[in-house]
Amino acid sequence: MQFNLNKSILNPIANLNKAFENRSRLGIMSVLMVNDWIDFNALKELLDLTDGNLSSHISSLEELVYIEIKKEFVGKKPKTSYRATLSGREAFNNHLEALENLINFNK
Amino acid sequence: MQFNLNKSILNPIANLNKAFENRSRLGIMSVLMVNDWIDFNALKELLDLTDGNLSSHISSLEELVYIEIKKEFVGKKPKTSYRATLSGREAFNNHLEALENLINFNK
DNA sequence: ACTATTAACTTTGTAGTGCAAAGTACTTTT
DNA sequence: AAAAGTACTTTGCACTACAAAGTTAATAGT
Repeated sequence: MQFNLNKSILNPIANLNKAFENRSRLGIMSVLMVNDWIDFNALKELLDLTDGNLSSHISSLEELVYIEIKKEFVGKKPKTSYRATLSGREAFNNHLEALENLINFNK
Repeated sequence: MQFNLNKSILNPIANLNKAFENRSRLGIMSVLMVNDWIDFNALKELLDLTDGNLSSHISSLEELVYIEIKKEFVGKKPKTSYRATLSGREAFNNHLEALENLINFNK
């Protein structure tokens, strides 16, 4: 009985991805899951984040190769856009699945 | 359109409870939702946490009055047990609801 | 009897994370 | 040509997470 409970709660928790524990990163990935390329300012407004905050979360997701970055000039202004990589999508889907299992465990 | 997307992703994220972002605290609350009193060692084994780690997460949940603590002696050994408070249960249910909304947003 | 060892936690020290303020490298306005 | 704005990135500091070490008391070995 204790062992059963153990297995059932331990798995969904262990399958959570540390990269997505932070709410900003959760939001970034959520937005990137339903959009193709999206730029810095759009993301910033969608998620209501400060510049520095968004930038650092983006960097950490980039280091994990969960998102990719495209830098270009539109007119004379720089424009940086992001999209989820395949492995980012997979990782995020796994995380959502683990969350779903956790929610189901709780009801 | 941008505003719609904004509202739809911003709300579930904003409704996430910072206290439950950490996986250990998620686990502690999950276990406490389906048990009445549960003691330190049971919790530790269920969640596969070290003593110090569990102790500090317990303390933070206690400070928020999301869990309550009972200390007693069983035979000659101390035994500390925990259970979720009403406000802890409410807060956790709200968090789960926000997670559910986030998951639904992503599909 | 006195020194381990075990049990049940708690506290501490350190590495890591999260955030906004400040910084950079321009472009645009006045 | 100085000031203000844009699009970010870096920095500095406060907070968090973790396990190692510490605490307190019981029990076991010698």
